[in-house]
Amino acid sequence: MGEITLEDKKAELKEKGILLTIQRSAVLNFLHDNIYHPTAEEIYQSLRGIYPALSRATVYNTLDLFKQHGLIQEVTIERAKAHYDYKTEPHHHFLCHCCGRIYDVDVKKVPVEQEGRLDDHKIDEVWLYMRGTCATCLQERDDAGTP
Amino acid sequence: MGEITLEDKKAELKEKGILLTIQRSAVLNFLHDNIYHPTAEEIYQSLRGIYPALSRATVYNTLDLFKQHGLIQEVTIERAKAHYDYKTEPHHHFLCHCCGRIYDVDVKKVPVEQEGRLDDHKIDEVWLYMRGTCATCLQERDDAGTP
DNA sequence: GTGGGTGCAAACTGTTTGCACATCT
DNA sequence: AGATGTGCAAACAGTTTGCACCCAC
Repeated sequence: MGEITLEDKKAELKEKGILLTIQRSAVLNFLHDNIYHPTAEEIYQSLRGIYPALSRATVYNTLDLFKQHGLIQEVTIERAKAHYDYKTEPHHHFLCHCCGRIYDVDVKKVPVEQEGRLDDHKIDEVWLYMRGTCATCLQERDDAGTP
Repeated sequence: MGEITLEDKKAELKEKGILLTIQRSAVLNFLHDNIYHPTAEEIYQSLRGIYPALSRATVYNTLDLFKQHGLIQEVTIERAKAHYDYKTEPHHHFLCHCCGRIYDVDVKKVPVEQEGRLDDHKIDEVWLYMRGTCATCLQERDDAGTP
């Protein structure tokens, strides 16, 4: 239902003649299972437990490959660190200053017209990034504030 | 008219007891005069011509200080590199893939409600980043395409 | 003279690259 | 065998940090 399945994505790779190696499969599975927008380093650290020989370069290569083919998207809500998102359907992102978590925001809640032209520039991508304090952190702060 | 002047910003520093050194003044003037969203390195390279003893650390310190006090804003439309924006009034940004230029986009052209709450998260900042090909690059491409 | 500001160099983080080895067909 | 993918280590870019020196109050 709208969501592109893991099998769809794997099939797409096969179709394009791209080998689905153990490492690539592991990265894609990881992103599918961990939709909290992990960084390359987090992916590497987690998978290293299962595949001790895995190298950072392979993780970076793989993420690049998937991004090139539109299987995943790179979220640059934090400067310096890239986060990776299994979900490629249009949506927005919210970063909590407090806990660092990144939340998805439904595109219907902040309808930004993704028009093709603006000021005569051709628009290919539109990214809406929000930052603040997330509901969980606000709650924790409240709990701590009422002794 | 809406625009905060250089003098306003300098007065604000003075008010807060922050010394307006030669270096700080140079950085603020540079951002005022070069509204194309320069990077720290670009600022450093340009000012080094005038102040050969200037150090990168001072440029970074100064940019941080100004950002802390809301005199400028950091634009993170490119991963890895921070751009700095003299204009702190709400507006959006467009990055041209082709020439790397960053354009301001009037907030009225893409009205994004900067509401205080969304999904129970407290929203402090809203950034809309667009990427594509700018009018100038499209024009140049057209000109080249019609021999 | 003292406290904030500056400059230098080294450290650090995230990412990229070059190259030898391994793997799949 | 040939092409493609992997792992390692070194390189790289942008930024941050520690510390000695300097200068304005």
